[in-house]
Amino acid sequence: MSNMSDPSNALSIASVERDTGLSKDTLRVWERRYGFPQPTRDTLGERAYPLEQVERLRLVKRLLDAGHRPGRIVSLPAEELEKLVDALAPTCPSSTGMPAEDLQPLMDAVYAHDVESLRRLLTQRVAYMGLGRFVLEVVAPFNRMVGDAWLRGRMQIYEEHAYTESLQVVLRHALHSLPVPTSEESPLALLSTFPGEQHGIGLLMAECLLRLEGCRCISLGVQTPIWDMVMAAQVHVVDLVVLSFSGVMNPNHVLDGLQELRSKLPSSVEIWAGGSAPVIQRRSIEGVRPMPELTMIPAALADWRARQ
Amino acid sequence: MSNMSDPSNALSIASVERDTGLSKDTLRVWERRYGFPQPTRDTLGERAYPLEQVERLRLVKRLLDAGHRPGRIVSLPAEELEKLVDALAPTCPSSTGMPAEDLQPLMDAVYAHDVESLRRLLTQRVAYMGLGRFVLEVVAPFNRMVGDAWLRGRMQIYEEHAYTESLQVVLRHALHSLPVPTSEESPLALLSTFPGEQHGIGLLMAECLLRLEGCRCISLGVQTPIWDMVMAAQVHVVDLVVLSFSGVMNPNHVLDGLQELRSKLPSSVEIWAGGSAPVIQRRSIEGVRPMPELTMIPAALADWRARQ
DNA sequence: ATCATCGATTTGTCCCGGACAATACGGCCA
DNA sequence: TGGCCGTATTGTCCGGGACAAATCGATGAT
Repeated sequence: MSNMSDPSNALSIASVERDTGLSKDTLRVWERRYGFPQPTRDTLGERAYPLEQVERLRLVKRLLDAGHRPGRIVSLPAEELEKLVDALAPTCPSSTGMPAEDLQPLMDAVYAHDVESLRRLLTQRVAYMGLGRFVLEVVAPFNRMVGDAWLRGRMQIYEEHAYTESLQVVLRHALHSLPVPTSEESPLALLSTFPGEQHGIGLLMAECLLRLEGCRCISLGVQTPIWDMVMAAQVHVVDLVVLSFSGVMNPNHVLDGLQELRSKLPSSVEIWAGGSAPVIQRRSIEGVRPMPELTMIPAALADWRARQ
Repeated sequence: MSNMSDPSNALSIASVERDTGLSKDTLRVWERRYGFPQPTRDTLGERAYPLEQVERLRLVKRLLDAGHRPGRIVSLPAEELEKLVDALAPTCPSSTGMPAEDLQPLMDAVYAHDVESLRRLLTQRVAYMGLGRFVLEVVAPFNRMVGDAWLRGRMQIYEEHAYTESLQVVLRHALHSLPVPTSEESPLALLSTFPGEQHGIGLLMAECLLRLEGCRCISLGVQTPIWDMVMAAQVHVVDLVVLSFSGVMNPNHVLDGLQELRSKLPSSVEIWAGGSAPVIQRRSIEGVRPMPELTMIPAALADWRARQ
């Protein structure tokens, strides 16, 4: 049993797993192979991780997510890790989207923890530029900025969560006030993410754009088992299955899942795979339409209609 | 590596851990001690759990949560488990709540996969009875019905997801149209769930009730690391931290997490722990207010105000 | 008959080292 | 420069041993 979050200042291996997302197995094997982390032991002989090491583990995790390799960085001292995080390249040129200075007020509100201002700013922009342009030109680039800031440790997880929640409120409200699409000539889409993928904002953005184009949408929220997607697609007789992937998903799981889904779905049902996960673009899967940019959705829909 | 959601119909030990909430260690030790589960092995020699066994594991988990002991039930055949579940005292007197026949139309809509009807029915009821009574007398008992139907295999995951999504739309819209509370004499609450807990509906229900009572709420959505909750509570200077737990969370993790959170939060900040997880009631934690029923929220708020 | 006590049993988690497939790297060749 | 292949890297799984904490249940006292 030996639970324990030692109030003093050392965490059990289970707590560290919870806080860092690194599995117990990984923590032990890193210790064996790279000599870090090197937790002290409690009276019971069980690992007790000092807070300092847990924070260093968080840095390592960030660099890992950014593409670094464990063997090169796990044994590095904290200072070196900081440098590497600073030296991280900006994620992408962010082709479309407003210049950074236009998004600065939003970023300021996030940093100021002013949830109400943030929500008001977002709502204003929706009203001003319309939902479609808002999603493409504000939300998409701002999400990249937020992700980047988090990666570099300039933004805390709770700040990102607060932003995500505010955005969700605004998007859902906008979605709710959209007229119910007619089913004429437009496809019926099923939206969800794979198990393990808990990021639902991309899905919501896609739903906005699809609905704006007159497409009927059935969203199952996040983390639907593949077999359930197949059943849902059958009973609702959908034309598309739209999936969203963030960078945190294991690329293998994505590939395997897409192939499995493709093989179990009738070929009349299209699969659109979008999101910021690089796998989508790197590997192409037979019968799965990659959608690396949200801007492609209107064109893809027009294409679908043309083919009917 | 050997990822895998085996296309045939067997799950890896990691998938079962995710789906049932039973740790890998526990699954292996049960197999060794009780002879169940008894997964087949893939070509690699790794455990592959048939769907049937996973469902049986879910029944066991439910009975465990209800107070049964592993040694007595793990090796029992599925039929016996069903009987025990049937014999289970109704989860709670469910004091308030509509008689089942009033909820039947909702259940019918779920089974008919008629998302639009479902949403319309929910919206109607909100308008008819008000948000507060709707949450307490419709949503709470209906969630229990849905959870029960899912547990017994009478409802598919995708059906539950579709219902959850519809409910979320309705609740968020109702929340959005509520007046912004004044900060006079009412606490500021921070809402979230622990890492691993992905069920956000309970949180949304709590937010509805709190907002109705004039309480200002900052929701971080689901799965906020404990340390981030502490930071968020500090920068927002909140009075309460409100947490929601569903039955899938590991009881020990819940306990550890609550103790850790309590030790890191100033004692002036209260912690309210609610949800359907039985741990909340069974074990009381120093400085954490158990909230097994949503109905307790108004009284708890009145109590808070009285103490100020 | 009810309650407290205390040993015996149950139970979840941790430990360890080994193993292995999938992947990414890095050097080689064209 | 670009493609190919052997090699090193890496996360997850296995199995069995161990142990503290929780729980049970029998005994004895009120």
